[in-house]
Amino acid sequence: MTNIQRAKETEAAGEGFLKNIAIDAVIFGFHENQLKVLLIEYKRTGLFGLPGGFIRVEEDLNTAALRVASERTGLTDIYLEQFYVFGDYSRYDPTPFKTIMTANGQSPTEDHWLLKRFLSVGYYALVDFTKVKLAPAAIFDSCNWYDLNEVPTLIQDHTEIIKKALDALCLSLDNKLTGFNLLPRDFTMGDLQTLYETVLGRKLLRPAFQRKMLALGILERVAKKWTGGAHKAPYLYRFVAGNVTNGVI
Amino acid sequence: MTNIQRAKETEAAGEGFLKNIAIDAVIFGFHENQLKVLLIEYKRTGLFGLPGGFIRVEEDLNTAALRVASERTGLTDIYLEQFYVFGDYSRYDPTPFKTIMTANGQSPTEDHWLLKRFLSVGYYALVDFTKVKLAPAAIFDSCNWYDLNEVPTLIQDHTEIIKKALDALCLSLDNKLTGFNLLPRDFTMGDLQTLYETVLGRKLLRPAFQRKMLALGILERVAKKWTGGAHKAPYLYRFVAGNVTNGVI
DNA sequence: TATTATTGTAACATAATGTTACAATAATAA
DNA sequence: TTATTATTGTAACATTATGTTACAATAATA
Repeated sequence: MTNIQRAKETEAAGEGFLKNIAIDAVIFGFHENQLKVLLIEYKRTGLFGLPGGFIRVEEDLNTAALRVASERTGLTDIYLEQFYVFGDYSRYDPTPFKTIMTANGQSPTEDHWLLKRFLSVGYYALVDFTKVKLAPAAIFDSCNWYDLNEVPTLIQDHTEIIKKALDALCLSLDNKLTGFNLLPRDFTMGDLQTLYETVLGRKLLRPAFQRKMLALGILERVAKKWTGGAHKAPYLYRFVAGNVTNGVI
Repeated sequence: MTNIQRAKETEAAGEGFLKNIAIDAVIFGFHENQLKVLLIEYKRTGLFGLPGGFIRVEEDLNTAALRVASERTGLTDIYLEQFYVFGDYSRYDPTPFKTIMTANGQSPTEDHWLLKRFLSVGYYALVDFTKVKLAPAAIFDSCNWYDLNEVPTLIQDHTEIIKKALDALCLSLDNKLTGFNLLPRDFTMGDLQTLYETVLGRKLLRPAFQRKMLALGILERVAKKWTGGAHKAPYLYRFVAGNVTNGVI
């Protein structure tokens, strides 16, 4: 038995992970003026859910969250934020995992570690959609982007988790400067405004928005201009962290 | 063996609780214009820490937090807010618990459940100081109010936990109306302002503060007046939840 | 009845935000 | 080349919010 095999067998028994505690990651992306979320489809079950994982016995919680988000997006540098721990007993529902396991030829005993009760630490991630390389379909599942308005029915309380993540993101947009993490390095003021409007779910007035963003003093106007349609070309901007301390203004 | 004895023995083995996950409660009070925090003193050790506890296997996380805060304050209706999960591996430090247990005549084995690694869900509680009836000193520990400026050295990362709770409370004061939970039912505008100033750590201008608070439309002016010193008597106000949805303005 | 300290709020100043308007383009069409 | 079109950048004003000063209105005491 190789070390790798032994490691896998250990993990199959749930050893090597903290008990009763899991991570769920709401990975947001922004593409074609739409807010996207990364979802897992469990093969041969018709079940969908959030990417999740467990914490290794000697691993930092935040590191574990980064690992979970990293595995699916291929990114190593990810803006991640804890937003809530879901710990109601009523959310404990082992049936989806049972379904997923049996659909894959396993017949877990009632006391299988995956069927125990887990609290879940909710993280949301903001990633540059254009940089993400989705993990290829695996044996048990595959992952894909879904428009936030077209999220299928999800296992357990994952729909509620996404809702709460979005609430937290809205607050964060108002208070911090997190929005930029959803955009590529260079973007127009229009891009930024559409992002804000999409996340917040309401229209903003263009002159006020531009004035406010520029007043923050964190946008560098890139000399180059865009080349597009039959109209004045917008400037490109870039986020510069200069005068900001720890994200909070 | 009675059921109670059996229950206690079960808990002594850590059965009946979720593994690897604990709760720490930062219970804030406000008295004589000072922000107080409730701390536990572990007898015969000189150690201090936050009130904490574990989650029963069929208990809601929030219920467990309420239970922890309830046990120490005697209150049943407590404003509680989750603010962060502390999950760094580096915070894992079983020595304080070992000290506490040996000081009380126990000699725990290395793999005693209390000496395992725990993530900790941080909650802060806002309570009406005048209503709290501190739990009487028990065999292992006693609890007391401490001025936030005179917090002793605490076990593990509890000092950092308090700091982060305070940060969260400051944000919450700005965005929500949580401050009232620290005051008795009736209070003067001066009381309210001092509370805000103490928590935020900076002076506020009286006319602007009063105007803003009244504009919120959530303060009912109680007809009665105060009777105090050689000057105009202030009005008493009372918080009315009327036009507020879920605390967020 | 005068004195004192503090309250409640008016009144103004300043800053932030909401709104309208328009000149400045960058592509296309004439 | 020049007009047309759509969109951008921002000025200019309106409105609201906040910061600041000032002062009349007390409630106890002298």
